[in-house]
Amino acid sequence: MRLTQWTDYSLRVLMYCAATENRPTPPTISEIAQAHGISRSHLTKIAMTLAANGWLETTRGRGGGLRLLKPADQIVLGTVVRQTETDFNLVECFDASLNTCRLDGLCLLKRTLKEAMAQYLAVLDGVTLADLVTPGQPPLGGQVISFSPRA
Amino acid sequence: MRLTQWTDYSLRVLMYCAATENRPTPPTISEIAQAHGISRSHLTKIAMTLAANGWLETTRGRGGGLRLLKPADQIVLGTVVRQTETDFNLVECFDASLNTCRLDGLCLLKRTLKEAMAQYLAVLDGVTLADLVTPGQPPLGGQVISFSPRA
DNA sequence: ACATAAGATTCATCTTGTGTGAATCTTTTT
DNA sequence: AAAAAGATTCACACAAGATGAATCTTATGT
Repeated sequence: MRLTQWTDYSLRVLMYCAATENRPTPPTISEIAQAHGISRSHLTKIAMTLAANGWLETTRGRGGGLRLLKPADQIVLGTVVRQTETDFNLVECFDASLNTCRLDGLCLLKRTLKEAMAQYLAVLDGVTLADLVTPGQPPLGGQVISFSPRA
Repeated sequence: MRLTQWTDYSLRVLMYCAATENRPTPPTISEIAQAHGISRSHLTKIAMTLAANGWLETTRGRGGGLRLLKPADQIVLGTVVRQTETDFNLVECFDASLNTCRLDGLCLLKRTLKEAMAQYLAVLDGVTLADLVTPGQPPLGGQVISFSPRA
């Protein structure tokens, strides 16, 4: 139960770009790779995917690098995570006997897990890149999340 | 981003036991394994772990099997999942530069992901085994979950 | 006692997602 | 040209998770 490192790196690349938006030259893959202590090759693929998904533009040659295509406050974490992360699918329901399954074929367990995941993503939908890199009011502090767990 | 099959099976074993509580003889590992189409050996380990964690009692010999140690409506999904699932930990924060990290050393990204996970588990904390196996009002329907995602 | 039905234990292996990086090619700027 | 960047291809490492065969132990029934 965890995000893949791929997703983690993806977010960090975006954060890095967001944090260096006002620099004269954009950050390069090598630079970010070095900052994070991982291989350039590896980070390249992540950057490529981000570019393919429309988050970044990449420019080759000297002075090139990575730049966000949208303002940081319009990049919502949930959207990114939904893209980078695979396998949100839950395991299939096996026995249709034992009335653990409903008529509509949607197991209650499955429904519950689905709902839980929805809540997970809802939190990420409430935070943008800008929230993460802008020192200021904490992104989660302002939100009122009410939920009443069973006593 | 998914639960392990181990967790999934664990929940289903518990559900199976809950659904057959009024039977004269308790369900056996072999029976559940067959119902789910997985190997007896494998399910045995899952049942063993559940027993070790105090959810089930196991009785050997003819007429033996698995029985819940607590009423189904006192078995909260969140508690089970927290036990069976490992690796709730998030990846470490790398660069302490780039003011993406706060003074308290708690990266905003990390905090956000932590909060998201908390909300995930909160949903599971609101559902019991009994909710899953008792045909009746849907477990999630009654709960009011208010959350205001960013516009 | 013996056979049988159950859980308990041990061992080995398979599979797959994820992570890793070397090497090389292409494009752009100086 | 040379250098700095991204782009592409290839191969492999590695650990978690999943799987199942085989065997041992314990309890029940006849």
